[in-house]
Amino acid sequence: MSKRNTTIHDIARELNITASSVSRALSNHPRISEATKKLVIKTANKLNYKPNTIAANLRKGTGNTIGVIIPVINRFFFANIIHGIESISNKAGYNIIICQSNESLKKEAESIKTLVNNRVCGIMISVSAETENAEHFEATVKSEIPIVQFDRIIEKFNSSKIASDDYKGAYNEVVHMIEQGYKNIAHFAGPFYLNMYEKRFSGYKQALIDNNIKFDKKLVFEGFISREKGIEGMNLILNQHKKVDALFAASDLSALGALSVLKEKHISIPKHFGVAGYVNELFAEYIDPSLTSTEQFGEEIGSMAAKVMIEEIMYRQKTTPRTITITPKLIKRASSSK
Amino acid sequence: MSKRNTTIHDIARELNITASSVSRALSNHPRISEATKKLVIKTANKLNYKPNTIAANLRKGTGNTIGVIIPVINRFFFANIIHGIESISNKAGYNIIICQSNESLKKEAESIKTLVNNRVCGIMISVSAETENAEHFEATVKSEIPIVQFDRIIEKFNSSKIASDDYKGAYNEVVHMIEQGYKNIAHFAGPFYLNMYEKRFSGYKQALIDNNIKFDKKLVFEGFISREKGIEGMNLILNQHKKVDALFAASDLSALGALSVLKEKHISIPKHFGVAGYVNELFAEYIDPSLTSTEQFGEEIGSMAAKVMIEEIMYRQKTTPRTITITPKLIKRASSSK
DNA sequence: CTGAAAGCGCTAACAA
DNA sequence: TTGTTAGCGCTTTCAG
Repeated sequence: MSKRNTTIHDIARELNITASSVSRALSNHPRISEATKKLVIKTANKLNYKPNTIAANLRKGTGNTIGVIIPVINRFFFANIIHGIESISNKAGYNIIICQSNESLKKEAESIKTLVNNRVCGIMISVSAETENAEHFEATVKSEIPIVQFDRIIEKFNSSKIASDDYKGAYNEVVHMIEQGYKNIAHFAGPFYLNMYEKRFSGYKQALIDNNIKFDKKLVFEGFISREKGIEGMNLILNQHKKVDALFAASDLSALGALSVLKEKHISIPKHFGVAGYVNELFAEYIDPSLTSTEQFGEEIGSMAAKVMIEEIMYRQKTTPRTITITPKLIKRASSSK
Repeated sequence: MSKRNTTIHDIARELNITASSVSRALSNHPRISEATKKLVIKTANKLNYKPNTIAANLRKGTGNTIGVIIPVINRFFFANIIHGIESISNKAGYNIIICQSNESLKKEAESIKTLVNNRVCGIMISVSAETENAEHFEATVKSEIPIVQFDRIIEKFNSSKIASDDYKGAYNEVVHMIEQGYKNIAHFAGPFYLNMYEKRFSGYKQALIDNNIKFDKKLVFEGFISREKGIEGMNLILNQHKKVDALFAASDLSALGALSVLKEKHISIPKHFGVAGYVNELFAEYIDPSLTSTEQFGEEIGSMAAKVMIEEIMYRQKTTPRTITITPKLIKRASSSK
């Protein structure tokens, strides 16, 4: 077995023609005779020729791979986004390189650097929880590599942005609960340094205000997104805020924790206490009672972001950053439907 | 803004030295003076130089990216595997390109081709449901690109293989049920053309035999892995096989369907009927009753596969294909624990 | 329609 | 320690 892949020159030599002719034949150039084209293709197969895409790209000054940076891949929401990104990119002829930041700013910055050095033709990013500004994006700006942000976004950085409308999603969910007759709705919020939790909170608050329900700061529990925190929070509510008759949790997991407490204490759901989560994790549909939640359409966020990315790659100069919000959908289930 | 990235030559020109000196300075070559090294690095920063990794790789005849092909990314098990692969690869300095076959042999073959053309230094693959042989792997063989198979494997193809031990996992789960006192255990199997379902079935069968329980072919339902099929199958069992007192499902989803039927008919679980699934989906822990299942350690499969891949890349000639099985773990929960 | 020649950005002998 | 030269595999002017 030869150590070396067969090249265009090998084919040329075999046929006593030049590399340029072979190149033309292989890339369906108009200025080439059918005869030699046939011949070239035949011997290419014979010699088991595999075009070297990256050499071609180097020469052409183009590329066919998109870099994607996400906090972590094995969370259902992100996996869905990647699925959307890959599907669209693949259809358009792009490969995707995936990097995980693991919620570390340092790793995120390193990933940007290696992607730039590998001359990806665009970078799609959902920033880590540690990331507060976009200084480390500068490398791409100077290299003129277009960036698209999705889901977790640095607002101040000027780029296209694709995200779920957390404000509206939360707003609708809380309105739904009010319509079901709940009067005192508590909120398990995420950490407010993550934009999306701030927005879900705002939606919650505004829904109350718009329906003449007094907003009570004491009923907002920041940083309650894990199952354990949900249990803790629900106990707090039952002990210290007896009037509360419903919960809007910014995460399905904390809603799940709350549900378990309510069931344990034999408080009937949804009759005496309503619960709703957010994100629509797989289990929301399967637990008992099934959990009202909000579907964010991760796959659609991914495919939309990829479409924008590809456009920016193709028409870089003429393109101006866009902000697209994907409207989430309220999924009404047993936990909140009287 | 310049259309062109700054290169080694730009730095050289600026400093009135040659490109090779710059190259040496940048790559910490021993034969270069500290003075010029400092100077080079300084002006590199000044000119905002970004090394072109792929040009370097082309020249060196090496690469730093690994191709990964999976059926689909937004399934928890696969997402976990990818997570493991990315973590290990990244640590070792490799990027990963991800392709989804979407269970299509055609797309799988195309992906292999583009990965080969992009001169990845190795390919990791979990084959599509349509894939029955490894003819389309040939391209890589001839190009001497090492392959590692994981999870869904073509046995006949000679390569390293990393997978979960489905036989043992199923065996242990069924033994557990027998120990709990169940005597007539039915089995919802997956389609047998997928190797892993065949193995889970074998494990089930052998566990019965080893415990002097007569194996009854009629209690095996092939292709029952969806939730709907689980409901259908459970109804069949209750109507036609009254003696059956337990179910080993090869998928958590069909187990879930079965559970819902049992609950609806007020058959007490686990007292009068035991249920166990497989895969340990996220919801298994959260539903009521919680579902006994088997954890496959996707992340570990991924990281192990990546380690093997990287070794094969580094010591290609001297390496001989390995087969590694990751031992799954029985997770006993309420649905089967009397 | 085909060939000759140059070069994408980098590295690595070989010389000096 | 630095420079010269060649070339990784490909495309693309410019001639012919």
